[in-house]
Amino acid sequence: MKKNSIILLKSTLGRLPLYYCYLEEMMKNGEEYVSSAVLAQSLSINPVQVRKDLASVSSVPGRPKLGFKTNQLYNDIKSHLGYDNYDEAVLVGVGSLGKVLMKYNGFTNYGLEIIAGFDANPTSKQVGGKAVMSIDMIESFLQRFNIKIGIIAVPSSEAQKVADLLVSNGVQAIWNFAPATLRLPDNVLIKNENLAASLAALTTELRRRN
Amino acid sequence: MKKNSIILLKSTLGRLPLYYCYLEEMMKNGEEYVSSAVLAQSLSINPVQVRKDLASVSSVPGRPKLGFKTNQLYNDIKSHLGYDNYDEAVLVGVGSLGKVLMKYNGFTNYGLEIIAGFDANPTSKQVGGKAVMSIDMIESFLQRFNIKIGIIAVPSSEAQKVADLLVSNGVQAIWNFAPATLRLPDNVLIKNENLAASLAALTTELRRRN
DNA sequence: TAGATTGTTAATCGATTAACAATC
DNA sequence: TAGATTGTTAATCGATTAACAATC
Repeated sequence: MKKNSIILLKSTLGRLPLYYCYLEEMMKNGEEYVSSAVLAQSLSINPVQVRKDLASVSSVPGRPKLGFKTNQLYNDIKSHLGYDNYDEAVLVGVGSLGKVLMKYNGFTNYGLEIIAGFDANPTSKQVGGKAVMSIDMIESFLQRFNIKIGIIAVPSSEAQKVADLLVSNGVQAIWNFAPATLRLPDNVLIKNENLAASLAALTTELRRRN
Repeated sequence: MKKNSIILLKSTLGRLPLYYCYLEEMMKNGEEYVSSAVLAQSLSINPVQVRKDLASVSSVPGRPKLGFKTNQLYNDIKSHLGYDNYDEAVLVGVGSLGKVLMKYNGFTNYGLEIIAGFDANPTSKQVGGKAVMSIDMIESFLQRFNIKIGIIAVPSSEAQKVADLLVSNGVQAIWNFAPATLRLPDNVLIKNENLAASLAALTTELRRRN
């Protein structure tokens, strides 16, 4: 409640999802209180930094000797990250990766839902309980439901075309799994998910250590 | 050749894969030279930063008026990131996500290969041309092939058990797709791939803008 | 009360950006 | 040569860490 509208540091914003995810587990384990020290230790973050981060998001200050109420803190972070409002996304490219994403049920806790899939040649009418439609239907769908988020899981060769189609129908943020650099207007947000690069970063770090 | 052993800034190391990926495309398009300005523009990075990054990795300095030779620069980055040496990984949990990863052929350019999959109940002998074996075989396999990298794509409830199994057989780095916080010795590297959090970060940024 | 834990102010550190000289 | 581009040095900025006071 208190300082919900304060602008957070970018770095803090990047760490909040880590706390959120960890707190979720603690709640499952029935832990009523959590201290900054425990979070710091578990997530390998400097304790002072954790305290600063928590101080900037918690509506109720932490209590010396006890720490923070787990579910209180969880909800504070949730609201700061906007996970308590729902956002709807569409997915294009219902291949094997697309299907995994449509079936994935972890999005709910993050205020997200993939509401439909589109494909040039739909092989099934439904995946994960959500409709799969022909790509021909996407324009009217995006406009009718005012969709702002698109997920691209098509082959690289199709990615730019799909991106253009999404953007010209009002999509403002794109999560791209195709290993292609998309050219988009500056006002469109893009996040490239390069799985190979992601794994490679881990091995680079491993080598650096050895 | 020149300064291959110089230690790079962490921030530079984080940007190299972006350059690498973009240069790969430029090579496909037959672009012989690339300037720092083009890279900066395309990737939305400050031009001075790009020049600094490139200066710290390029074996041959960029030429005023021309820029860098695309394939020369590509190879320099490749060697700095260690993508020219192969690393082998195993994957545990050959479900729908696991299969996608085993079939994914983008790892090659990043010096990586998933050499086998393991599952408690293998439903196929082979996926993406790689053997799928029973989890019972993993201990001897890891030791025999001296595997350092493990990928976890099992349900959350199994993730810790699998992680322990990997680590106790010599694995030093884990790429974890299960939404669980794993407890591991400090010397083991872990990268959590939380797809929901990843997409949520995009929407958080989108909201911040609006 | 004593001790643990929070929260804040100041110091340090690293990364980014600006200005400019060097080069083809 | 003139102009474009690189590469470096210095200034700014932001984030992390250290020190410490406040609180239950």
